Amino acid sequence: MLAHELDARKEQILWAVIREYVARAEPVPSEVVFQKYPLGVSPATIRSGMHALTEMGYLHQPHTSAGRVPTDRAYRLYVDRLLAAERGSASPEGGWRLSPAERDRIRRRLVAREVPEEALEEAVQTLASLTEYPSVASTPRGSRRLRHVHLVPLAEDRALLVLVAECGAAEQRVLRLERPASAEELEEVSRLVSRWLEAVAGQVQGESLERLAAQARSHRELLASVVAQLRRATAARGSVRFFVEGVANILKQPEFQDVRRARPVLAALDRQEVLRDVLLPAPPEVHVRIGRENPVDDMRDCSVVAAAYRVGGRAVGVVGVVGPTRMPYARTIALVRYLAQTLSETLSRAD
Amino acid sequence: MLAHELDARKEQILWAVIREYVARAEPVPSEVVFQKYPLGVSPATIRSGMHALTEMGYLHQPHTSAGRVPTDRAYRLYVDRLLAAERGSASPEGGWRLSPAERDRIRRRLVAREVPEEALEEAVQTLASLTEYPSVASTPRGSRRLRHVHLVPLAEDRALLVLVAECGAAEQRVLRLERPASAEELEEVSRLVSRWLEAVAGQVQGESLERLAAQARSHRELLASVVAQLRRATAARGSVRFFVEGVANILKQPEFQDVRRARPVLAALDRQEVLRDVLLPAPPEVHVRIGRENPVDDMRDCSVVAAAYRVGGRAVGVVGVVGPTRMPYARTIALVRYLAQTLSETLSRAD
DNA sequence: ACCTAGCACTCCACACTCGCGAGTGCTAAT
DNA sequence: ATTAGCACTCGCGAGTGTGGAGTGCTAGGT
Repeated sequence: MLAHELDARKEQILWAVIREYVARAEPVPSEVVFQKYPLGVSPATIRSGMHALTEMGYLHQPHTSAGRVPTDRAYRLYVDRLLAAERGSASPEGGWRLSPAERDRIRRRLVAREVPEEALEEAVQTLASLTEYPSVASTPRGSRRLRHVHLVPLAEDRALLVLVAECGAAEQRVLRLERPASAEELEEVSRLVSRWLEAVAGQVQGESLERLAAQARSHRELLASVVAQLRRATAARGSVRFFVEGVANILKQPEFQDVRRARPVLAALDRQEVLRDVLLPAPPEVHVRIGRENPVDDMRDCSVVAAAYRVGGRAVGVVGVVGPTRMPYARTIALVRYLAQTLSETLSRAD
Repeated sequence: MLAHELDARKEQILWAVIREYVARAEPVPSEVVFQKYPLGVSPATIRSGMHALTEMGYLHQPHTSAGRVPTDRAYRLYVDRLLAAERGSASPEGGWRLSPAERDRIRRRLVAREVPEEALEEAVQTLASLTEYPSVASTPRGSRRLRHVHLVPLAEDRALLVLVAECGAAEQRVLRLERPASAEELEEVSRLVSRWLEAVAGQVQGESLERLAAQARSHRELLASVVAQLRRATAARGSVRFFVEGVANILKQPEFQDVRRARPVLAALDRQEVLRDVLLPAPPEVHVRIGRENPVDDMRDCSVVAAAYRVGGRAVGVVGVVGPTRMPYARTIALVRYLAQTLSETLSRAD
């Protein structure tokens, strides 16, 4: 049942069936493999191999007189080989590279985006248009570090607290003031907090926050509510959001022509908490979840290809695509990986 | 062909067919109208009325032995009556009110949201869950007025320009510095710009910008790039974005069980520029676009119900839903209108 | 021992027919 | 003007038959 039980020929047949099925989206008969892939054996022999592969759980036969369809397990093996190949072994695809034109296109679309939200938006759009799959990116997970804090007067009893995180993402919180504060007062508190922020090198944490709150003399209440909001913001920054683009793309896929199949997937893509389960936590390298490997049952007919992006070397978020399990993995992996890498560069440059 | 050509009975029949069809999603036969709606006449008479309505273009008959389906024109008449009814005339539905429980639910979900983005996000989520249709909201169109500007040092050659608009929405732009600027310098320019902002009452416009740029003494280049970014930001703020939620809901509707019908709609909802055409410009009151009334052909099987929301009395954005033309208009209109109103209050309160 | 040609077998996909039921439109009676 | 009655049309689902696709097996060849 294990991978090494496959002899060379069975592997060849399996790769052929996978490639054909990815292209045709219909069960692959032995005859087609025979004609398109020079295995040097007759259809009958191919059939016997396919039979064996079926018994081993790598292929599925919808009905007696139908060709074969790869199973999740087949794709898993294939992807494992693909990834191993990049580290030296022989690859089922002989290695897959993006064309310079495509690399260039990706770079160009991302290069000018320095505000993280814009870069992410652009990234998912690019990915969606290149892969023709729904694409997703998570907002950078809080580098809890803050770069800057500023208070802006809003109304008599309200002020806006603008927070700028290390990665450049800005966030706003509204502060209710127990008693009206003058613009000067807000300005002064801003300076106070900024100085403290420098002192603690942006680390907003329990103890240092205490010290900030204690440090108050004249502006006790104001500082207290700033501290409270900082605390809340730091906690909330754990809660990532997701950018999603191109969900309608999934309806182009033949396997999702039936609305009953498509709807669970689209509904899942609408729900932030599901995206969280599906995309996070992601190992830093590109990773692939095939069919039932997904932790969410509604995604059992989908594969997710995702990769972490980094800011200043730290993996802070994820970009990826959601497509049918029948997917050109080599290309998709290359695209997602390159996009994640480019995005990392873009975001890190803003630092 | 005009509305007043419909005598009282034909109207009754038409309202009956519409109500039934909204509920059943299947062609409505005369027998059903007879049994459920006490018109005081026999099925045969109802049939003759339906026949007339069909010739007038208010009903459609899919095939000879089928019941009737309302046309866009029928819905249009119905909605016009509905809206007129609120100004006093007799209504086809006898007026439609949200239950206090629902009003309360809407209020509760919006009341605590003071940052515009959060409020809008919450608004579309609420609308999507109450209507079970895809829901959309536009970001507030630039009140071009700015409340606050601040420069934050990012790196040697970069600074972050944080803009806070009157409505409380914050925006960031990255500034490339031709030569490194100290934190103090940035601080000073921030003050300079803030003072100018107060002087012009937040109006970022051509001539006053010139004056700001001219006013530069020591920080000529820095101010120049700030002005450039302000100009760009002011222009860009004309470009609204849209929050979209619940797109998968459309697949619950029987008329969108066929992917070929559903896909154009979902694709349209994915495209910001299409949303712009469909939702903007919106008259300040709630408005309804039925089927082919939509300016986008992909939406010909949909109706859009939208209403403007206001900040400080000015209509600055739009919330609405996209559903099938077969829609409980009275309820949907009431929901959208109430939500827009509540949203307006929430956003205005932050002022 | 492995491969392959040939063939019987299975099962789907498609087309076709048929009859039923639904719902209408017409007509003649009130 | 309304209505009961009825003939008519049409869609739909069930049932049937056929062609073809693709397999699995087997016997013979290397």
